[in-house]
Amino acid sequence: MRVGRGMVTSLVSELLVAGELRDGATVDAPRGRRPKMLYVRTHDRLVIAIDVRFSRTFLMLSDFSGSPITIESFETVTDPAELVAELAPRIRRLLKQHRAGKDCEGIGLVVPGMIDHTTGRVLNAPQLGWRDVNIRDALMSATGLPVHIENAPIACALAQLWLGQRGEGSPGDFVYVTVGDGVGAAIVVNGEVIRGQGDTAGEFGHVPLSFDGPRCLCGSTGCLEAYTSNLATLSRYLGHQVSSTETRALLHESGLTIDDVIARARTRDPRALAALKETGRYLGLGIASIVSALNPKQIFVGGEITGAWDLIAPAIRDAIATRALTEMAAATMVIPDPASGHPRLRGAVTLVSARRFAAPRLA
Amino acid sequence: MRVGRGMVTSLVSELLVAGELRDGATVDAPRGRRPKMLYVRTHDRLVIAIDVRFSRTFLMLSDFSGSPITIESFETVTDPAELVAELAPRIRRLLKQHRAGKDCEGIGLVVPGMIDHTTGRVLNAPQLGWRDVNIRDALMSATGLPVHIENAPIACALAQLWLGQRGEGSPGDFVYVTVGDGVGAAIVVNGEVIRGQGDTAGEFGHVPLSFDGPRCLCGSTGCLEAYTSNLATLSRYLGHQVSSTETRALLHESGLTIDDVIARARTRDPRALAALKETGRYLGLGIASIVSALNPKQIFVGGEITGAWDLIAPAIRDAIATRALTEMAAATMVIPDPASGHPRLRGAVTLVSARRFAAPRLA
DNA sequence: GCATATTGTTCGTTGTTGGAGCAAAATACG
DNA sequence: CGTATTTTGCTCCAACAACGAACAATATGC
Repeated sequence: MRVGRGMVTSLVSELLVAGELRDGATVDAPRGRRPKMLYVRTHDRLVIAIDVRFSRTFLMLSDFSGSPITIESFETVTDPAELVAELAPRIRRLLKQHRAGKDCEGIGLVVPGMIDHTTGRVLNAPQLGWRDVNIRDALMSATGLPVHIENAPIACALAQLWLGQRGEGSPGDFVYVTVGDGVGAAIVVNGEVIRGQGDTAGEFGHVPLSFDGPRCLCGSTGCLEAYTSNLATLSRYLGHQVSSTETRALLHESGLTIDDVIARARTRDPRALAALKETGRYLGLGIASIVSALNPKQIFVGGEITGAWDLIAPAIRDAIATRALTEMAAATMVIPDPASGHPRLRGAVTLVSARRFAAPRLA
Repeated sequence: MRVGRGMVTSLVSELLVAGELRDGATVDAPRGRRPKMLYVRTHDRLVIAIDVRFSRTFLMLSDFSGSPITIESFETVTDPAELVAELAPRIRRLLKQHRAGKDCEGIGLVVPGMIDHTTGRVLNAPQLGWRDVNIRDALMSATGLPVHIENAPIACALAQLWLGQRGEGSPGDFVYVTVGDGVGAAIVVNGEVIRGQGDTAGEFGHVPLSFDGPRCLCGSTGCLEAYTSNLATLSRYLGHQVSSTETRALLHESGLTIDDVIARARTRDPRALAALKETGRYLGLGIASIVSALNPKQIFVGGEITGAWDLIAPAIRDAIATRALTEMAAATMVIPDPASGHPRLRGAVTLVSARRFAAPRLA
């Protein structure tokens, strides 16, 4: 970290006094004095993580390190005021049950849409039908806790940045693509999230694969999202014309989920497999666009679709290979981030926890 | 600059001793002691700027500020060794004619293709048919001068960054799109060019507008470049199927240029006007993708097409508006950078001059 | 001529950091 | 079993950079 050992001493003691670090046990060493471990104080600092999605809303009580304590979910209420009314008592109950002297440091709220980073307002969340909605302040006054709001891809990217595996190369030059009911991305360069002038950077989901293609929820046509969202895959499986707007309500009522399609593909349902592979191909084309535009070191993909990674990875790689401009670009690492690790909820935790460690401009 | 006046004194005197700054005349002030102007030493420091393009290669002798002394051009020789053999004597002659005690600080070489920033090799330049060509070292040993090589969009972006107008808001959050025989882009965030893991970031020219569209020089299909390059506009005007590969040689021999098409559009040639407007529409769609992906503060467009800006601007704005996700995104400033200012040659100068001022990691 | 205003420089003070030196705590080896 | 060696963790001091007060220079206004 470009500081000498002497400097480390004073910095660490400062953090120990501030309570951010804790002394740990001494550890064996092959020779010499045994080193004393240091730990970030995590176990007695609670965080509430909330992930609002198209169909369901997930609620996690977690410690500072992102380790879950409890997870629960309920059907999403799209009206912002009603959603807050549903969330607030659940949060109070969770904290009452698990507090035990521990302190809750805040709420991380993840939303499928663009967020004005300075005011916390939701600019546009097509899946929820929100435009210029200030749910952050509503939840803040309803719970009395600080609330940090972010869109899903950025939250997942922050989770990778702060809680992802360490050590392998430069951490901080990647794109995180979320494939869910919508498709979004977060761009990280030099360890910093690129937000753009109006906080709408990373919307690769609405870059066209084909400008005269199928209509998208955003109102435009041929968006990557219209080809690769879970809704698109589902309607493709059902043999409908690929059009998110029309089949949306139908799917919601039928109760068929992307996980069902993946399960059926694994039991050799040829239509399910074909639908997934086609999604893989389009996703690969979208990723190829990201590679051409930004040439990141690695690309993470999050969402239920990662459960079918072995089935769709060849289609993705093929599509990237057809459009890559150099061999190095074609070899860009594409890494699935399994849904079992709850990346969006971990991202929500990061919104609260990383803010304590990051330089102000990164928070 | 976050330093007190005292500090400025010592920094300035350091630069005066180093010869980077010169004292200027005192200037009138409404009250108080008259301030003494400082100038960057530019007039007696020469730079050779070279712009290699598909059809012609341009050569400019300039001072450190990018002001041209002489400009000449010759037909591009695509063989790298022959090109160096053509360039070296021209450079020697220019320096002999205009030296007069002045010092040449180096050569800036702009190439239409991707550059490995560490080795200076040309990774891939489809227009010239180059793959993994090291023209930098060849020109260095042929002239004995330091040579700095860069692809056209990045060079133009650096020219905007270092020589563009100052004062209006944060300088350093924009995308520069070059529309020439090819289409490329450079991304600048926080005053820094994003190069990507393999130095191929910014290749928006090869992001598809329609993945099953016309074939592109890069080998893929439906690239933005295949719709909006000068070659594409020309073949559209000639009524050919839009396919850069086929019409390329034909156009080269016919001698018809994009400037001719613009001139004809101004004399009310309806086919010329229609071809340009269609290019404008596709360019708008491409810019909309950049806005969705990166949401920059402003987008510069360089190339001959800027000569028809009044004719195509409405088509561009319309296309952006149809795909923008927020009003702020739709209102993104799109600014033409007129070819009369020789942005590519100014960019080549910047490759040499900015290196003397920038922090090492930015150079 | 004096008050005021503004630029440009000097210099003392302050706060940060690198590194030498040292104590602590372990192993290796004769 | 004692001494040398190695490694961690801490203290302290010198070097350095930067802030800002004070001052000199040079103008205008009354």
